[in-house]
Amino acid sequence: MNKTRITPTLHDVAAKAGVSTATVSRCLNFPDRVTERTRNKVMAAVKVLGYSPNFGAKVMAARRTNTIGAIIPTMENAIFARGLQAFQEELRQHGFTMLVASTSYSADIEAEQIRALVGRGADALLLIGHDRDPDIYEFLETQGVPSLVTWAFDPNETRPSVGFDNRAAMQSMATEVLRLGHKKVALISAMTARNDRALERCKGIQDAMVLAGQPTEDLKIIETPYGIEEGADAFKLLMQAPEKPTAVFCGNDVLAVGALRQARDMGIRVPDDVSIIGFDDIELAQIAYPPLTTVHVPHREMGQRAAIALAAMVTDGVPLKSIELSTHPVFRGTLGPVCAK
Amino acid sequence: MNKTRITPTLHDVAAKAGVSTATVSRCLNFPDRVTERTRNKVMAAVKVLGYSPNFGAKVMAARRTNTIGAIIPTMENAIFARGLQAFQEELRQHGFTMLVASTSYSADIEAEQIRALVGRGADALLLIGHDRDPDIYEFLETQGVPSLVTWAFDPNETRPSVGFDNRAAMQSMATEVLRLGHKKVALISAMTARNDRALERCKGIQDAMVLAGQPTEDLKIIETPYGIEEGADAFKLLMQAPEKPTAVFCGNDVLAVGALRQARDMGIRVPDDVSIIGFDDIELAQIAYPPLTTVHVPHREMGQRAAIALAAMVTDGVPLKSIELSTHPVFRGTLGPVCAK
DNA sequence: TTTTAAAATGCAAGCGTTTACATATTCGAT
DNA sequence: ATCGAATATGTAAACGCTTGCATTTTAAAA
Repeated sequence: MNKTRITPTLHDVAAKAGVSTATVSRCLNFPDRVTERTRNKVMAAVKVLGYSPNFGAKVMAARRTNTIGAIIPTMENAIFARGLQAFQEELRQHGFTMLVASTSYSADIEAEQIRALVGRGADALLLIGHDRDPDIYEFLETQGVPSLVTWAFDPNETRPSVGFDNRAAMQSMATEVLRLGHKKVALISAMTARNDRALERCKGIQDAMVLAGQPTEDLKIIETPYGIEEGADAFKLLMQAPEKPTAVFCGNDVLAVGALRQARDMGIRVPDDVSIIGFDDIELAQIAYPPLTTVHVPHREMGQRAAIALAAMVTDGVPLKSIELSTHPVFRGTLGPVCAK
Repeated sequence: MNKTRITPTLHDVAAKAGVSTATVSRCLNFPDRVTERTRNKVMAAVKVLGYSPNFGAKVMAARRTNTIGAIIPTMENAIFARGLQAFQEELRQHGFTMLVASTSYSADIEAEQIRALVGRGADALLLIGHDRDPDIYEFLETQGVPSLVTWAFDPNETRPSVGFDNRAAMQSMATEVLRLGHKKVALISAMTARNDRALERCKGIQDAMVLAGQPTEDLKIIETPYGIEEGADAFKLLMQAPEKPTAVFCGNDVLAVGALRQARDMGIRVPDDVSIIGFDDIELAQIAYPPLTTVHVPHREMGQRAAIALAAMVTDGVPLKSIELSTHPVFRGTLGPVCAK
């Protein structure tokens, strides 16, 4: 019997150690269910043979992959990076591996990626935002794959999420801005189709306006895809209009930073001529000049909490519960009072 | 026979369609090896049952995971994000999924992550930089997992890489800087232990100095971990010394941007009092104020080429070949001539 | 010692695919 | 119609592991 096998299997280890495959398996997975003597023998064999378990076989037999998928709009910009990094680190502590896929902000690609990750046996999924085709949720349901939404917390949603209330967060910032006397305000928003986060942020501003007794029609909105350049272009458009705003909200820091650059290029002083407000408080915000006034989001905590919840769910069946995280406006250099020209 | 199975299997589909499992399998994997009639029947059954193949079983039977692992120092900052995004997008085109793991710049964690990814059945690995414990390469070898190094291209290395020559890239930038008359130069470097990229960049500056007839001892070096704050701190140290440099190189843009912020905080004018030079040309570089002079690296192309090479290797056994990408200095606002105080 | 419960180990049945190989079907040429 | 080659389909054996259950060993109690 000339075994020309390349990589050793459980069998080989078992044979070498003079025990059964079951024992080797237990020894590897539940070391304390095995005598020390046996364990030593087995471990020695494992070492000698250079054995390492076959993932596929393991998955199939255990019906678990210990993999959790995360589907984000993009890795390219910093917005999700920090939260994701924390998510991964925490997951790792619990013995899980993270699988990331990105959608480039396309609902279709997202659906595809979700299927792909489920197909790869992800034990659970981390999703950004609530708003997606019901079919997707149904699919997840029938496949028995639990999912957790993050980057959003909506009191009205039943589905579990670990995140923050985008609307309330933006409202509290907007309230401060309006208090400074800004009447002509604009918003450079991310695309709101299938993006509840963007939509909620927009509503938050309107909420604040209503509260301040200002007609919401005064809010001029430009929707644009994600990116620094896009933010710059939108800002240009805004400032070329006859009625220039005195404060420009941006759906996120990346857009804001683009707007800021454009202001510089156009010779518009910030915050003297116009205030610019971001959202997220990513590193960019502090580096920008002037440093960006923005809404701070606890990205790392969010990632970490999501990981803990998901791990508990998969490992011990602990049902997913929603967790609301708090945000707060941080005032830096780009926000100022309205100044009479 | 009351099948209370949650998810349908190949068997169920086969039964429903009235064919064998083999046919279903072929139908799914090689649609053209099956009659149209049969295919329709099968596809219908697949649809009705909501079948989706079991990853583990597939892996085990096919001995391939179609997964390629990428191990990077960190996701948190933008340096690797762009390249990784491109890597993933390209991989996807070829039917592969990317698995990311991050090491927090720790060699130990890297080793662990490599083992973890191999354990999960990664068909190949993407690694950053050449410099790591030979044991790791040996491990990869015995496991038969091909690996490709990126973010570096070293003419002296035999292992395949898709990247750029860090040393030459930095040298060409340094040459320009020296030409501007800078004599007192400093470098805020990333930690060079097990980081050939950092080390090579450092050497590149020294090369330029030698060529310019300047003693390399004139280069004052501070090594610091990765981060904006770290860059700021290092810069502070440098500028508090009796002999202040007139030009400060930074191992990467993140450090540079930290230095830049610190300069602003200290009231040091850039580039009038001191020039600051980055490396990578990430988005941050354009947003910084003044915009950062830095070395442009074709991150997206790098990720893309790496993906293509790896996919070809795994799919068709095309041996990995090294590819050198070119970089170039980009001059923006933070570099100026030495100015007599 | 003997008895008994608990702990350790072994046995063997899956887990859901893929893929040689065997068998059946189709179709064009005779 | 008949035959053969080509094409389509079916059969069944892996693939390497986990785990419920049966069996053996160990250790504590009597």
